[in-house]
Amino acid sequence: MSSADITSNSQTGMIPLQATATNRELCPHNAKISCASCRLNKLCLPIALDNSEIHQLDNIVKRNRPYKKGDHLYRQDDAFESVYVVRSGSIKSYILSDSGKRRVTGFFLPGEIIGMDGIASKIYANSTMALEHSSICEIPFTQLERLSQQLPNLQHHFFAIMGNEIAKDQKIHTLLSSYTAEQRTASFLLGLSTRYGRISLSPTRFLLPMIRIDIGEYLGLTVETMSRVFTALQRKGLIAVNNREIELLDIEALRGIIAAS
Amino acid sequence: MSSADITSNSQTGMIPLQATATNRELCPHNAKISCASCRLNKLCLPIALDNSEIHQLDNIVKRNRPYKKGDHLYRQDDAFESVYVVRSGSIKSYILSDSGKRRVTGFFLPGEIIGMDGIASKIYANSTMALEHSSICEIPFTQLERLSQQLPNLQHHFFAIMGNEIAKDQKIHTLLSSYTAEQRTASFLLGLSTRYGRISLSPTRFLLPMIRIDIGEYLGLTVETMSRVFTALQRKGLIAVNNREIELLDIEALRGIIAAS
DNA sequence: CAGGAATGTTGATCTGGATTAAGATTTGAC
DNA sequence: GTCAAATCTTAATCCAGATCAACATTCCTG
Repeated sequence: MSSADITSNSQTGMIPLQATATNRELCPHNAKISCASCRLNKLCLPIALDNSEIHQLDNIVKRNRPYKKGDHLYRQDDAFESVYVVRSGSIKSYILSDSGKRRVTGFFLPGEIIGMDGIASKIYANSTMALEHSSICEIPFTQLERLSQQLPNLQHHFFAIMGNEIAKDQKIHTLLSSYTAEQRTASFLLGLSTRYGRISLSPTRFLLPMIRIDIGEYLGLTVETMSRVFTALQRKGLIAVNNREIELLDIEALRGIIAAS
Repeated sequence: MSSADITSNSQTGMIPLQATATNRELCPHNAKISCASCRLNKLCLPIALDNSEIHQLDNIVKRNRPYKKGDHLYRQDDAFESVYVVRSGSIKSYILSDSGKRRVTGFFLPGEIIGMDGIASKIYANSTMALEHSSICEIPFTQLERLSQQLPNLQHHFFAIMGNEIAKDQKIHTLLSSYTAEQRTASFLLGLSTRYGRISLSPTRFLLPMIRIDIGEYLGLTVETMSRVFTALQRKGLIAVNNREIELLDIEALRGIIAAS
């Protein structure tokens, strides 16, 4: 690689992603921001609320200082206190099984809610860790329940959020129980694409916030297989990969891979 | 097999299960029963409610006539109206993917709640079918929400039920993404054991309400593999299998299989 | 209760992805 | 800027479970 294109990929000719909008730019790590003025309020809990209701929600939201990469929001078996919403950055959740195996159970992007697995048992079933510098809103659950009792819209919306999580988990169940490595990966990338699109980032060009090992642990595949699949999809011209940079070149073909046989 | 032991398994010497308490006996298909007098009211929604609250819940519960084996409660893509609680019998839920693959997403025993996957999108993501003659309570969701608004205990409990579903689905995610066929099967059997125990049936001796194909589609395995694993576990003396009859002979060893490496 | 369909079992073979191994590249700390 | 650790890639081999095939058993239905 010559010094002239030191930041671009000479094989794919990809322009470095730094030049485009990023997660960071969209959501500055500004702890002072209120729900009413948050850019995510069309995605997050406020979506169903009117102004006075948003104000009440605002009063129970704790805006802690940003988490650094590798920081934990909470750990498996901690007492359940709060659910969390990603304001900027990204989070992974993972479980350590009895046998010591580590499995990633989810990735969370801005606007997405973390910690609902602890609601029933009052103990978190997962650990959750920041994948990069991230701002998080904390919502003490007891207060959220109390407020839901007063605001039918909030209760309704929170039921919907939990229902959505259940439907999503069932889709993953299907994915893991019968899809090939390539199909799982295509599905994972298309899922990220949709989620980035929702927060007004490019749905075809994004930076993976997680390492290959994490993706593998999420999809039930080894790192080596992840690497091979990325290479294969690139060779077929469906994606361009440069390290953590991903470009989806042929979304229809990716959908076709998932639908196959 | 001689005519003398026509109903027992000459290899395992198992006494036929018909002689023990069954699902049917526990929960007669009596449509007249109220939540207050239902044997499941320590498991189901009433658990958190006082007498007057149970009465209000009772008023919104529809007790349809029993479903015959193979009947659908609802089908994938139907408009979401209600959640359902199994009173007696058993239900499976399944998804048909774009590619035509059928995957079982869950099994539901008495006291368990069905249909929460439709809450967010207002469309059921699964089809649900009775595995045997089953009685089901239907709870129109709009009315359940309205009542939850009035009864904090009910709201709290329903949040807990949904949280439990989320935690359970994540466990399955872990199971499917890294466990062997034998580990998945052991985990499945121990899970059933716990659930039968909860409804006061034997946790070590029960009748599988589903066929091998269904178990395989749930665990991401083929029928042939299911059959081989059952045979292997039987040979090791951990279980006794006679068609749909299962006896868990060594629960600790089954736990050990799951924990291994 | 007879006969066909559905379900379950067992064996032989094949294969996708794991495992093992060895480098290459990137990242982060000093 | 340098160096060690972390991450990623590629290749060779292996194996758990899929697939293919044949048959046994159980369940329905008339």
